[in-house]
Order: sequence, then C-alpha cells, then structure tokens
Amino acid sequence: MNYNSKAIEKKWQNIWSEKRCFKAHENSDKEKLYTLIEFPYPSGNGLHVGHARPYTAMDIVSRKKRMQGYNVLFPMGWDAFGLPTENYAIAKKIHPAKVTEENIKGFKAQINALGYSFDWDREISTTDPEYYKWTQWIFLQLYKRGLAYKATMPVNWCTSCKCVLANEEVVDNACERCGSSVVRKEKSQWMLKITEYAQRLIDDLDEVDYLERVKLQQKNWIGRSTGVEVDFQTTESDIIRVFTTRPDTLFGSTYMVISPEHKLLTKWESKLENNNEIKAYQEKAAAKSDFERTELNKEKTGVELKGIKAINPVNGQMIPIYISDYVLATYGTGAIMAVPGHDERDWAFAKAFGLPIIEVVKGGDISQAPYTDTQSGIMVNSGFLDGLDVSEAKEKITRWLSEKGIGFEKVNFKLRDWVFSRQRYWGEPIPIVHCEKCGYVAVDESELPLILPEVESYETTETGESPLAQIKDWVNTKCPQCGGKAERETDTMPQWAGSSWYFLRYMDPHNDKELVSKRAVEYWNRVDWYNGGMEHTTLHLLYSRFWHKFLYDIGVVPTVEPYAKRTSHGMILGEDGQKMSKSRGNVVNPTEVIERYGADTMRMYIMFIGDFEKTAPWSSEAVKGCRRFLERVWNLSLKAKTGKGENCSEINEASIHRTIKKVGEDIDAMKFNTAIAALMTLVNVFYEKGAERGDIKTLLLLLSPFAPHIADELWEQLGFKGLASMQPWPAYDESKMTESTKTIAVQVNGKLKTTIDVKTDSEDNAVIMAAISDEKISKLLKTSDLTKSIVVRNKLINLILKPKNLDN
RNA sequence: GCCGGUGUGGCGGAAUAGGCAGACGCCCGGGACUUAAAAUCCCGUGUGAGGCAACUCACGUACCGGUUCGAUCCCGGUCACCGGCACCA
Repeated sequence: MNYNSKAIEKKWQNIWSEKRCFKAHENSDKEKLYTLIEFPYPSGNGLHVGHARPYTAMDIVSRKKRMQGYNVLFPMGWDAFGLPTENYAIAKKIHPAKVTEENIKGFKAQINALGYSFDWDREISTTDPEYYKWTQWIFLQLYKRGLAYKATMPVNWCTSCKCVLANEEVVDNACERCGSSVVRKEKSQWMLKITEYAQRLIDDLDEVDYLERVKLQQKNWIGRSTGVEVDFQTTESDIIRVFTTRPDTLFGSTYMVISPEHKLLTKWESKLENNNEIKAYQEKAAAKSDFERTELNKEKTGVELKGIKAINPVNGQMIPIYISDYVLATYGTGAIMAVPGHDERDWAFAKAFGLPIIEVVKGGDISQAPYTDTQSGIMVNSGFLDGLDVSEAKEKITRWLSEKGIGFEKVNFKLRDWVFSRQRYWGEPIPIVHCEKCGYVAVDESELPLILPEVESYETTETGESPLAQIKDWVNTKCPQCGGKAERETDTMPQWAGSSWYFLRYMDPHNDKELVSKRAVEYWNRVDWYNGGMEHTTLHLLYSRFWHKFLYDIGVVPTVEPYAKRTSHGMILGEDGQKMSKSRGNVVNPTEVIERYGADTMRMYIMFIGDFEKTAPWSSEAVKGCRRFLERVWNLSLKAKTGKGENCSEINEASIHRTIKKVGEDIDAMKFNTAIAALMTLVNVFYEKGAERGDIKTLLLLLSPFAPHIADELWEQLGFKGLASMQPWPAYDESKMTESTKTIAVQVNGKLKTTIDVKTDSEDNAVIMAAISDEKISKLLKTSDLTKSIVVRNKLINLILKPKNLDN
C-alpha cells in the first residue's frame, strides 16, 4: 500500500472535526494553556506560506501540550475589517461584507487543508456586529474616562488611501500598507491617550517573557527620556520653557530656538521687527512634508526674532531667539536652549549663523566638532559648576534650578497619542454623535452595536470625508442627551481596533451580555504563548497592551499584561532569496504544495527550513526531502505491522529515549528544525538496525505534532487504540539513554589525532592509559615526552607532548 | 548617526557553562534492484596535496590580533549584510 497523502489527510481532518478532538473546555481539571497565533486578515490573495510558518509552529506546540495533558485553547478568527477588501469591493462593485465572507471561506478551506488543531467552535470575525459591539463598547469606556478625545491637529494623510494614519503606520514617510506618500494635513480626529500609559507600557515589560529585541524596540518607540524643564525670561513678560536632558551645559547656552508653530509667535506678532520674514519661514515650514523636513537635516535654516531677547537664567546673559524647523512643535515644549558646544544640531546651526560656541565641558575640541559625551568631562566656564564632572554638575544645577523655582525634573516620551479615526467605510462606526448644544455625546450602550449602514457608494471622497457622511438619514439623528438635532460621527475605527482585544473574546465567544464573562476570563486568565510577526511590535502589540491595561483598570480583566510570552518567526523568502511578491513572480502558494506533496510534507518542510526566528529562503527541491522522509516512515511502519509488541526493542532503546528528550525540549524551545533532524536520525537508525512495532509506536507519537495525518493513519493501521493525536506524550528515562562505551577524541597538543573507545564514565587514569597504548599515540611517544594530559569525561583527552631532548 | 542582530561546505542549516566543526536535509557521484527508466535501498561527498591502497599530511567557521592544553564559542579591533529608530533637545 502506497502513501496516499491526499486521501489520508482528508480522512483525518474529518475525523478530528467530527469528534471535536481539539475543543477547549472551561470545566476541565487539567492545567490550562492558551496558545495564540495572530489571526489573519482574509485577503483575496489567499493563504501565503508566510502564514503557514507561525501557524504550524504553534499547532505543533499546542498538539504536543495537549498530549502532555494540558487543556489547550488554540483558537482562530478573522481580522476582517480593512482597506484591501474595501478597495476590491469598490473595483468589483460588490459589498465589502460579501467580499469578506467569500475570502473567509477560501482562507478557512486552505487553513483546514493544513490540519491545524484549532477549536473552530470559537471562531470570531471582527466584522461581525456581535463582535464589534464590544469593540465599540470599549471605545465608549475610553471616551467616558477621557482617554478618547477629538482634536484638530496635523495628521499623516495617505494620498492613495485618502485616509489618516497613526504614527505607527507611517514607515519611511510612506503608508505602511500601500507605500504611497504621506503628507501632513490639518484635520479633526478622534485620538486615544496611549501616552497616559507610556510609563506602564515600559515598566510592565519586566513582567513578561518577550524576545529581548521586541522589548527593546517597544522601549525605543515609547522613547522615555528624563531631563529638566527650565524657564527662560525674555525681554517681554512671557517666559520660554524648554526641555533639556543636559541641564549641566546651561552655561553654554548662547541662543534659543523655538519651533515655527510655537504659540508665542502669534502673541509677539506686534512686537517683532521682522514679522514678514518670520511669516514667510513659517509658511515654508508648514508646506514642507515631514519627509522634506528630515531629509534636509544637514542644512540648518531659521530666522532670528528681531526685537525680543531671552535671558540665560544662570548668567543673566541676553541671548537671541530663533525659529527653526529643526525644533519640533510636538516634542517637549517646542522650544530649546541651544548649546552649540555640546550638541550636534546646535553646533551646525551656530556654524551656519555665526553664533558663539562656548566650551563648558572639557574633553573634545569644540572648534572641530561638538563634544557630546554624557558620561565623562569636567565643567569649565560654568561659574559654580566649574571643576565638577558632568554627573555631579547635573545634580547640582538641577537642585539649584528647583530651589530658584525656575526648573523642575521632567520625563518626556516620544510616543504620541493614537490617531484613531479613519475616513473609510469598512470599519467599526465610532459610536459618538455631535449635538449642536451638548457637543460630543456618547451613544447609549443599549444602542450597541451601532451597525455599519448599507451605502450605495463606499468610494472615498476627495474632501477627505468618510463615505458614511453621504448617508444623510443615518447621519442625522437625535442627541441622546437633550433629544435635539445631532449628527453621527462618520469616521470609522482603524483596523487595529478589533485586533486589540480579540484574544479575550476567544475565551467566551458567544456571550451576548458581556465582552467576556468573569468566569471565562478568570479561568483562561491571559494568553500564555503568543507568536506573531516582528512587524507588529510597535503596532498591534503596543496597541493591544494599551487596551488590555485599560480593561484591567476598569475591572474587566484580571491581568495587567495580555500575553505572558511572545515569540516571533522569521520571514519566508522566495526561492531567489528575495521577499515574495507577485511582481517578482516568486510567490509560493501553500495550496499547490499541499496538492503536490501533502499537508504533512508542507508542515514538515516549513519547520525544517531553518531556525524559526530567522528568515529563510524557500527551496522547492528541499521539500522533496521531507516527503521522502514521510515515505520512509510509511514503509518502515507497514513492515512492522505484523508484530504484536508495544514496548520498544532493546537494540533501539537508547536512541528512542534520546529522541524523546530531544524532540520534547526542541519543541518547547521552538527549535523545530533540529527536532525534525532528530526524528530523521531515529528513522535512519531504524533502517539500519530494524524496528519493531513498539519502536514505531513511539516514533508515531513523536511525529504526531509535526505530521498528524500520517501519524494517526499509521497508528490505526498498526492497530493501536484511539488516535495518536490524543495519546499521552511519551516519557523518557535518562538512565536508558547512555551506552556502555563512549568514543572519545584523542588530541595531541590540541589537535585531533585519533579516537578511542572507553567505558562510559571511565576514570581519568584509565583514559590516559587507553590513549597512550593506542598504536598511533605510542608511535608518537617514541620521539616525545608526555608532559601533561587533560581529560574531559566521556568526551576527549588532550595529551601535551614535547619532543625528546636527544642530546642527553 | 544611534540601538539590536547576523556572518560556518556547492545550497538550507547543525554544534557554543570553551572540548571530535559541518548533525539533518538538498544537490552531486558510485553501486544494488530492473529488459530499461523512475521510485526504492546501500555507499561516498569541506578544501588542497601525496599514495595502488586501508590511509597520511596541511589548511579550514567574514578579516586581523589576544587569552587558553584546546577558540565557530571568550576578549580587543576591522569589514560586510539584515532589522529598528532617526533633527526626540
């Protein structure tokens, strides 16, 4: 009988599904384990091999943990709101809901063909009103607690999507999704106060098990920096407040710079002698995109404010004030004290404008370059700070400033609030109405879900208004507060909304009273192991941590962090080593691979391809190796079919126990490639030494998480009871793993000369004797003296030889 | 520029509390089976030199240097590539 993967796979997928083999229960006395993969966006392009890698990995983990006796929750759903669907719907004139439904159907079929052990009874979709009801509910809670607010500000506007983007969605000044250019646009937007959680988002990273580089990337993105806010008097009655991390260099501040958007400029309009010049500069700066503003960062531009000066608080010196676009309105106070001797940017600006550069920290040559070291240097030209080192100076000046009441310690973050509105159709409607009298008013919770209305055209508008704005009978409504005339918010939520809490819904997916019941959330607690892409580190991962902390604050969830452990997979590249893309024509379709070799082969190869965390190029040749391996397992197993034994044979015992240990440990450490290599090695041993039914039994159990279909099929063929997938994971016995003799290396002066076999755990002396009596070594000893020997038990012996002195 | 990571055969990749470099797989070569081929099974396969031969010697983990009986692993320096951030005061 040949290995017919297609028939076998269909058969077992049906059995698993009918028997509800992978259903998770809340009323189990087993230990719970919640494993999670990032739910996909069901695009029209279908499943990608990039999906198969993390899904297979977590499926292997989940299957193995189930076999180890855990009550595993491994769910699946759809992150189905979003632009590609909407764009496709516009192009094909089909409703996005219809497109979504079709895409989910296709995706589900492809995913099922891979034999994943998802609990499909918990399937969810973010576009389901029963689901987005709770997304809207969370928004209302945020709004009620002042964490959602509307603000007019310059935002990132994608020229192609005709939609605003969050800062996190802008990559290299282009739209993260479509790559089109992003421009600044003044718009009124709903914002979420993620900045309020900045410190906690950093602190709580200490409590979770994430990849170190993920933690680091989040910390860098949040960008905490500690410094001092200092007030500078001016020749007007106003003060200019600046933020600095280098208060120690205050004596070196020879001028100030404020951003072109600084509010004092309006106030000072009548006092300034060169208003026209300033206005012109402001206009030029405003017209520049962020791209231009940062791209030209070598050349500093600016305009001095004529008629007003500032006073350096430490030495009373009158210093000029400039506006320049190198100072950002959105960070700190939008104003800086410039210390050209010790800051790159200030130095460049001072050079360009001929401003004085004073050395206040000794250590470099400031005529050549600014000295920016923050660790070492002695203060000079700094009055009462002279002679101190920088850290002492920092302390002293900070104390001095606060005693004078003109400067206080302050923490700043790079993180900005989350721009939450999108001017598109296919998203959750924001449940807010605007009343002429009452202003913004929350829709009553009893009205949720606020259903996304049917609309004739979901085309974006050139004015940047949401398509929903065109549906007048939906937009015009009554104010929930005063009953007067009011209009609904027509923007929708970003795609990140639905994915910021979906893992909670899996705990209790059909609850129509609550987002999640207390009982369910207390049982499942939080996600134990979440695997996902590195590209979501500053998007989904940060956003969902924020929402979870908020839900903790309002008592919905019992944990401050949503995910106990986070791992990430590397990308699968095309056969040419390039990123897979349609235009390059190097895309591998998983369904075609399954068609040709079977799902088990696909699963094996995608895990065998290389280190799970690293990128790896696809190889259509190497896939065959995995199919060949499964064929070998198949043939070997059927040969052993006639046997009766259940226990492993003595001859294979050591190999089997070693493999059980290796495969188990490797799965836990996500070293799937070496786990598979160990299985291959075991099969090679079986081919060499022969294998009995009992040997095959363990092999099938170890293989089951990786290639579950063939494992269950052979399990049945060999007449074992139940399903391989549902058996306990095999145990190993350390004492059965070691052999009676060891082959150890014999080195002479650190170089390998030969190997010898000695009894396991032999005494050092016995090893030395065995080594020097070796033919090759004894030959060398005729011309040399043994001066020293180093024995590493069961591994190696190193003999240090010196040539004999033939003179005596 | 700053932060993080990586660099090993023809290829994907193994092995680091310092201890036989190249597991496992692909490709390639040889053999068995077959009328023949495919498939399968067995053997070989880092590079160079020598030998009829079992074999012997030298070199080899990006590059240069150090520590050590012994370094892919630790230390110092250099180069290349990848990812993130980037006028954040």
